[in-house]
Amino acid sequence: MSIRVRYAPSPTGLQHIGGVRTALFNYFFARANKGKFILRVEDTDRARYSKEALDDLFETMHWLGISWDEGPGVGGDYGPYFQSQRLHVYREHAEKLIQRGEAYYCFCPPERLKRLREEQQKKKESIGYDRFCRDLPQEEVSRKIKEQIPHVIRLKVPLEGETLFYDKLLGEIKKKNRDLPSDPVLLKSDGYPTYHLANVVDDHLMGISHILRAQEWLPSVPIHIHIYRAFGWEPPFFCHVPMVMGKDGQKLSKRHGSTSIREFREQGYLPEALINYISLVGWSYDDSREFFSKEELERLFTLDRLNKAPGVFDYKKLDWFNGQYIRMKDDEELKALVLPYLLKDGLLSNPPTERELKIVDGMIPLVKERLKKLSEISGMVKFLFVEIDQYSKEDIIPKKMNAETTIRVLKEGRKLIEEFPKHTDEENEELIRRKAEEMGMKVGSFMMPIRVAITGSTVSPPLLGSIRLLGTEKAVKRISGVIEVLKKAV
RNA sequence: GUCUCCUUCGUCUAGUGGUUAGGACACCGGGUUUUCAUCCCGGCAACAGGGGUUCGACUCCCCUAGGAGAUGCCA
Repeated sequence: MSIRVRYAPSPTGLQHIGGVRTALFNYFFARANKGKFILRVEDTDRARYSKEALDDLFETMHWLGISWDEGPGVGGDYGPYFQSQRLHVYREHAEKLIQRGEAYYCFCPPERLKRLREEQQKKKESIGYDRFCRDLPQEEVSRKIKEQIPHVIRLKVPLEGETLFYDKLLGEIKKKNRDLPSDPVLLKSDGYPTYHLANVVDDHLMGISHILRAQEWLPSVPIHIHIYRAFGWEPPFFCHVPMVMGKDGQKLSKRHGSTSIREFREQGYLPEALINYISLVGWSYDDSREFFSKEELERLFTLDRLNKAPGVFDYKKLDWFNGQYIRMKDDEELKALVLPYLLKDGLLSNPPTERELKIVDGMIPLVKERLKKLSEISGMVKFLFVEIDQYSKEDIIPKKMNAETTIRVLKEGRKLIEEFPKHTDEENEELIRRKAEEMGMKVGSFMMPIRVAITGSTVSPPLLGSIRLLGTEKAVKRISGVIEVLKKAV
């Protein structure tokens, strides 16, 4: 049997972790089984529709490198792949269900439904449609339609019996029909289908073999089963993957932190890190391996390695993965990745000058193993491009050192730095070591005031390399500046 | 409230009747180092509880508890 799966997002918000993981699982499942991966846009909610969300969908998929075999842009034999372009299909199918006695017209206005719900709430009854229009006389229905009274089409859900279906991950799931949402809407009054109708009709017409999606959809499966049955269709295989949660165990949402792929991208996460990490929430390969390229996942992904339990999204582990992937980049690649951030933060001219690019070349090896996210770059190397606007006195004078000795250290350091160009880095380091020893200090303590003078911070990339990139002249000037400040303070 | 699903270290997970319950992140120590980071070494830490089944249960069954999701003319 040929495998056809789909990712069917609704363009109502930015692509987020949960959705993309579903997309990834579908994509990997298709690739690993030589099947087809289809992208279908479920744009049937015209109130929440957003063009930005649609653009974001394509951008995100492109950035992650997930391509689809059928769908927007690439076409396919089962199009169109935007549900908004298939309205006639849904209407025809909805009407067919009415003819078969499996669905009915409902003329209840939204106000009535609202009132109904409020009453049910007050009386603590279970909430749901009271099937008011389910058995309207045929003449009344025809009359109301002729009068063009707004209406929807509802599914006639059996009142008795139970619905059973099989989930590849969860096994057999049973539900009493009386516990089902009562007679859900299939076709809205604006002529658009609801998710229930559209998804069933399209999955069938598009030959979808497996529905792979998050467990939040589980409760609506019995409804779908009834729709398939009403049409006389065979349902596809279901596989409901566990959801992605926030630290508090609730469904991951904005209040947990960044959730949209766009945000992660802007913060400087690498697509390979994101893909690798997301894939491991709810899925594993074995007891130890955890580094996977997208290409490897396209080969190795299997449904039977899915976990049933929901997984908490761990931002820290993502950071760790990202750091690992940054370190795997060669200098040229990392340079290209980091340049946009330097530009955006105004550290470079646009376009960058020859001199600036040389500094960037030189600093890449200095920052590579310090970066967790690309966006951290500017804070790390700012001192190479702009003057330091303010020194904190506590930083300049190390603990257990007074202003006088600090000035002495800075003067000795300045002397050595003036001679830097004459020696190699190794020789310079040796000279510094000797000088520190001579003054009875540890190398680290000796270098600290100099580090602060040069970089403006006690935390910085390696000093000698930094000084080389900054240039002796500027370095000496900064040290002299700090010495003056200290003298005044004494 | 009702229905459905879920339950191994703080987190992601391995484990499919017999293991000192393994790995990774985080955390805590230690080492390397020029600060930070990287890197290396070590440590902490789990089978939700109760009943069965069995010679033997993390593994199978039942119950309880806890968590989550769904209960829309949103998907």
